[in-house]
Amino acid sequence: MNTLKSLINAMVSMSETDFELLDKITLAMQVKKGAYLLEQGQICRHIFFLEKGFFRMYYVDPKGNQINYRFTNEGNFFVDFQSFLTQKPSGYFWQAMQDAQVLAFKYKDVQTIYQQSCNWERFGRLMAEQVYQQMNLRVEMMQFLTPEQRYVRLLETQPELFNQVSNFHLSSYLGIKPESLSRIRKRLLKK
Amino acid sequence: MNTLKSLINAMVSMSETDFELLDKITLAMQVKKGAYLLEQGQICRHIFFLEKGFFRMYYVDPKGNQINYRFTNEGNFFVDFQSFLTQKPSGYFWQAMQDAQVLAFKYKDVQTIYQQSCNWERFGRLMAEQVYQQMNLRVEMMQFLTPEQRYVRLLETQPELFNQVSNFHLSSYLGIKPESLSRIRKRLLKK
DNA sequence: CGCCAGGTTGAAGCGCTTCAACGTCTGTGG
DNA sequence: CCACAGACGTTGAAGCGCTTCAACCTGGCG
Repeated sequence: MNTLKSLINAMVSMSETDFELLDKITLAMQVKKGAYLLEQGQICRHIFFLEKGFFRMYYVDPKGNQINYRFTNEGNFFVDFQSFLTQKPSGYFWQAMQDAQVLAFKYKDVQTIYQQSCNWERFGRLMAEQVYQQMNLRVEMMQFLTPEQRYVRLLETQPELFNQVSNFHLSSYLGIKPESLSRIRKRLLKK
Repeated sequence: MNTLKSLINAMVSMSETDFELLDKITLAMQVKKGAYLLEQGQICRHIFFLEKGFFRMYYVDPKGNQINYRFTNEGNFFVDFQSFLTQKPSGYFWQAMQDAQVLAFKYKDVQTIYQQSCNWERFGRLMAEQVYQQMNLRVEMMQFLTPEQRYVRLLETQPELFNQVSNFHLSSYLGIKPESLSRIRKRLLKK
């Protein structure tokens, strides 16, 4: 059984038939470094699962700065959930930072298997609950902590990110400028 | 049919039996102004639906300041979803700002009706997707906007909040100090 | 080699915070 | 009915931290 299926099975115990439904709608694809699976203005028509590689989701602000909103590493789903759920245009880009291997699931197909099996409906609920919790942590981080505290928190909670992403890209994720991150790091070294 | 049921029915078309399941687990309660339905350190054991009144969810920071995290007005569910889903202690208070009328649903009962009916499972998924979208907007507001822009955005998107909450309470929701909100308002008046 | 993205540093500026004072309004108890 | 407390709002002055703009350096890559 592959990574995705064992991951799913750990959340909801699926039948053979359930997995057959999944197989029918699974699209495998290779993505080159730098390529996009979603661009600003497009509707997010798929949920993706990252088998291999690394992606970032970013937004371009009115001044033209790229602001990173989320990163995804192997073994995770990624999607502009907002755009996917509403089927309205996205404000974001999803870009491969390395050559990648991805599974894709069409919006319509996903809605269909939700209807076809209670187990998939349940899985959908659990996934939505899980991403909710991630967003919740994110809001708490942004509302309650100073930039310096956010950096420290990120170091504690997602140290692996620091191997995969440059400080330059991390800074906008933390809501600060690259220069400020550099100075924060310098300040913390002295402590 | 009452407010809650018509609200649910608009999202998922429910059978008589489905609503009977709901009736069995519905607990009605009156809450006095100032009273708490959840306190820091407690596990959030219920999802609540607000029939009448107004609630705030807040956190107490290390300096002892109350920081508002969310508000709820009539016709909405409220819960510390994080604590509810994990059944771990909450970091928040849910306090009635007015005398209130509330429906409560126990964690275990909710899990049970998810199992008993696909329609409830589906409703749970749609609810989780909906609160996800709210949190998403919240993160975007906190990460992309300056305090002043956040205030303007709130005015545009949730003007009703300004009738229900004092500027004092709004300020911490926006991630700033009351004095700063006062000065931001003054600055905007001149424009 | 030369380019470019990323990282660091300096100087100046701006915006939010901090602390303190004072005014207003509302509800409560003497 | 008035006095007072408590919550909220505003203003001033000083301070701090992040931003801005600019310069320069490094390392990776075509």
